[in-house]
Amino acid sequence: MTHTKKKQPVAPRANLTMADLAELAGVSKITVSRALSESPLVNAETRERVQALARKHGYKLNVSARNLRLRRSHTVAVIVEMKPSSGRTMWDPYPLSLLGGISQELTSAGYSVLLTTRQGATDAPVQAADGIILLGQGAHQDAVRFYDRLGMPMVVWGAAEQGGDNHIVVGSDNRQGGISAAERFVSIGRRHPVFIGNPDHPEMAQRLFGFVDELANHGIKPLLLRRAEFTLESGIEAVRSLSDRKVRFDAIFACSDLLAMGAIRALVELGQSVPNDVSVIGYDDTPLGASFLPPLSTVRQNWQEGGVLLARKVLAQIHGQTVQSQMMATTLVVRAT
Amino acid sequence: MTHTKKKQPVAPRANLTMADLAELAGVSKITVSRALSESPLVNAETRERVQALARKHGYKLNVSARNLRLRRSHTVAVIVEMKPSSGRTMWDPYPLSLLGGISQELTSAGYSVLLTTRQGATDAPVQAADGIILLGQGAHQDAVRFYDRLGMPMVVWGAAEQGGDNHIVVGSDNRQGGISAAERFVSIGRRHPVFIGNPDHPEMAQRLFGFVDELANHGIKPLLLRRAEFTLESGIEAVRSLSDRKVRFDAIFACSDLLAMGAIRALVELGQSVPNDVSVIGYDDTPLGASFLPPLSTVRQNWQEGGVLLARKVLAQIHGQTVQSQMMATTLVVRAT
DNA sequence: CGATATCAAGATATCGATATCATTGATGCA
DNA sequence: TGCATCAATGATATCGATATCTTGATATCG
Repeated sequence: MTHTKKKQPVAPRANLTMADLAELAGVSKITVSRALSESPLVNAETRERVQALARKHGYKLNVSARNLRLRRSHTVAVIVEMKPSSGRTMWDPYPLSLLGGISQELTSAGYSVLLTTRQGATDAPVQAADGIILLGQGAHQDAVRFYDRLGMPMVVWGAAEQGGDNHIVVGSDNRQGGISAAERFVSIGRRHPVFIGNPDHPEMAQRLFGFVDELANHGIKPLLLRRAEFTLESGIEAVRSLSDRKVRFDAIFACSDLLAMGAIRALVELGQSVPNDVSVIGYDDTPLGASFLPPLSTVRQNWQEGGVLLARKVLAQIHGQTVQSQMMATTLVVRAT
Repeated sequence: MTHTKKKQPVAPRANLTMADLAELAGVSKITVSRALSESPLVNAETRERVQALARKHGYKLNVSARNLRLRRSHTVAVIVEMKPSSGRTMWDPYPLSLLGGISQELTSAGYSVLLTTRQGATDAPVQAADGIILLGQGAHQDAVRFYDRLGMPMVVWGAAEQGGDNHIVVGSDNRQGGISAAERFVSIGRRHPVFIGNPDHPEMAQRLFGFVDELANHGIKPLLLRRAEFTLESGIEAVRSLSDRKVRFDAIFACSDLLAMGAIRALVELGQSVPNDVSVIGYDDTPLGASFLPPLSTVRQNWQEGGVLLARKVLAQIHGQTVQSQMMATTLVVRAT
C-alpha cells in the first residue's frame, strides 16, 4: 500500500501552470504565455479563450519563474537604516513618510517594494531586487558604502554627500532651509538667534551652515545649542538651560517641530512672550505644529514628493539612464511664532 | 565583423552562477550548492574552498531561481489598505507603527516584507508571497474578502470579525479599552460621559460597545458624538458643538489622543477645568499625549507587540500550523486628565 | 502560376538553483 | 578475500515561465 497523495503541509492549493492551461485550451504553453501577456502574436479569438480559461480556473502566474527567465525582479528594496546608536524602535515616523510617495510611484510603475532593515543577517533579499532606496537618519555613511559595493542602482535619501559610483542622493535642501530661517529673523530685526539641533547629523549640519552663513552676512553670530533628541522634552530642557545660563536671545531656530514646540512651552513657563520676546521657527511642518497654540512657523519639507522623486530616480537608473542627485526646495511657512 | 559583447543597458555586473563557481573550484554545481548551504554532505575542506571562492568573486545567489525550485518565496506581503473614502495620503502613521514589529519579526525569521497598497493593478506581486498581512483602517471587509479568496495564509489587523477560511484576526481589545475608560469614569463619580469617535469604524464601534455596556451596569447612558476625523481640529470642534447645544457633560472618552487633546484645548478655551470639571481619556498613548499639558490619560495599545504578533501568526500559518485569532490587552494609563 | 509576405502557432533551449538517485573509492567486518 | 557500509561527489531531472527559431497555412503580387 502506498500513499498516492502526500499531505502537503504548506500550501495545499494546487496552482496550475501554463502547461496545464495549455492542455486545457488545446494549445501550446507558449501560446498561453502570449495570450496572457496580450501579445499581438496570437489570434484574438485564441487569446480570449485562453484568458477566459485562466480566469475560470484562477490561474496565477509564477512570479519566481518569470523573474528567473527575465533576469529581473521588478522589485526595489527600501532599506530603513537608522542611526545604530539609538537602540530605540527603528521606526520614527520620519522615514516612513517618504514611504508613501515611494510606494505610490513604484507600484504604479509595476514595481514592488521590498521593505528591509539592515539587521537582517543576509543581504540575499536585497540582492534579489533591481535597485535600492536607502533611507537613513544621518551618520550612516558606512551603510551607504556597504550597499554601494553591491553594485546595484541605488538612491540615498539625505544630505548631499559625494554620491558614489552607483548611487545618487536625493534630499531636501537643508542649507536653503537654514538660510530661510536666518533671513526671516534678520527681516524682523532679531539680533540674538539660537540654533537647536544636532550638527553631527549631516542634514542638520547643512541647516546650521545655511543659518550661520546667512546671518554672517548681517554680522550676526548665532548661538549653537546641541540636542541629540528631537522630542518635546528636549526642547523644553534646551530653553531652560539657556535661561539658567542667563543667555540673552530673541529667536530660536529648532531642527524639528517638536523641539520648537517644547521650546515655546518652556518660554511661556518662563514668562516670555512668543513671538514678541522670542521668535521661533521649527522644521518639518508637521500637522501638529500647524494646530499648536500659537501656530508654529516652520520650514516645510515635502515628504510625499521626496518619496516620489526617490522612486523615479531608482527606476531611471534601473532603466539604464544616467540620473543626478537632486535637492528639493524647502518653504518657510510663517505662522504666528 | 561581429559584436562579441553587446552593450548591457541595465546591469553591467556579470553575476556568476553556481556553475561558474563549480568550474572554478573543479567540482560540480551540486557540490557548490551544498557547500554554500552548509550541508554536512560535503567534506569540510571542500566546503571551505568553495566558500572562499564565493567570497572572493562576490558570488550572489539568484533568489528567483531558488524560489522557483523550492516553490516558496520567503516573503510576506504587507498590504496597507486604508479606507478608500479618504482620498488623503494613504499613510497615516497608525498602521505604520505596526510595521516596526512586523518587519523585525519577519526579518529575524529570514523572511522579507513586501509592502503594497491595493492600488496596484495586479495582484501578481502579492501572489508571489508566502503569506499576507492586511493592515487596514476599518470598513475594509471587501478588501478582506478579496484577498481571502487568494487562498493564501493571511492575518488581518483589526476588530475581531468572523475570521474567514484562511485568515485570522489580530487586534487590540478595543472592547476592553472602552470598558476601562468607563470604569475609570464611574470610579471617579462621573455621571455624564461623552464618547467621541466614529462607530462606523469596527474598531471604534467595539470601544463604544464596551464603554456603553460598562456604563449601563451603573445606570449611566453616555452621549455619542460622531466624528469622522481624528484630528486635533475635529476634537476642538466636537467640544464646541457640545457647548453650543448646552449639553451637560463631565467626562469625555475620545477615540484618539489627538481628538482628546483638541477637546481639552476647547474646554480650556471655554473656561472649563480639566480634570476638575471634565475628565478626559484619549486612545493610543502617543508620545505627544504624554507630554501634553496637562498630561493626557489614555488607553494604550502596544503597536510594536501587535506587529510581532501579526508576523508570528502568519509564519505559523505558513508552516502549516493552525492558529487562532487573538486580541491584545489594552492598558488604561491614568495621567492628569 | 510561382515567389514571397504575413499570420498563427509550435519546438526547443534556457534562466539558476536544488531534489533525487547513482556512482565511486575507502573502510569495516567476518 | 568477499561483501556490506559509508562518506563524498556527480548526473540528471525539475521548478514554470519566456526568447528564439521554425513550421505550416494562407494571402499578395508581378
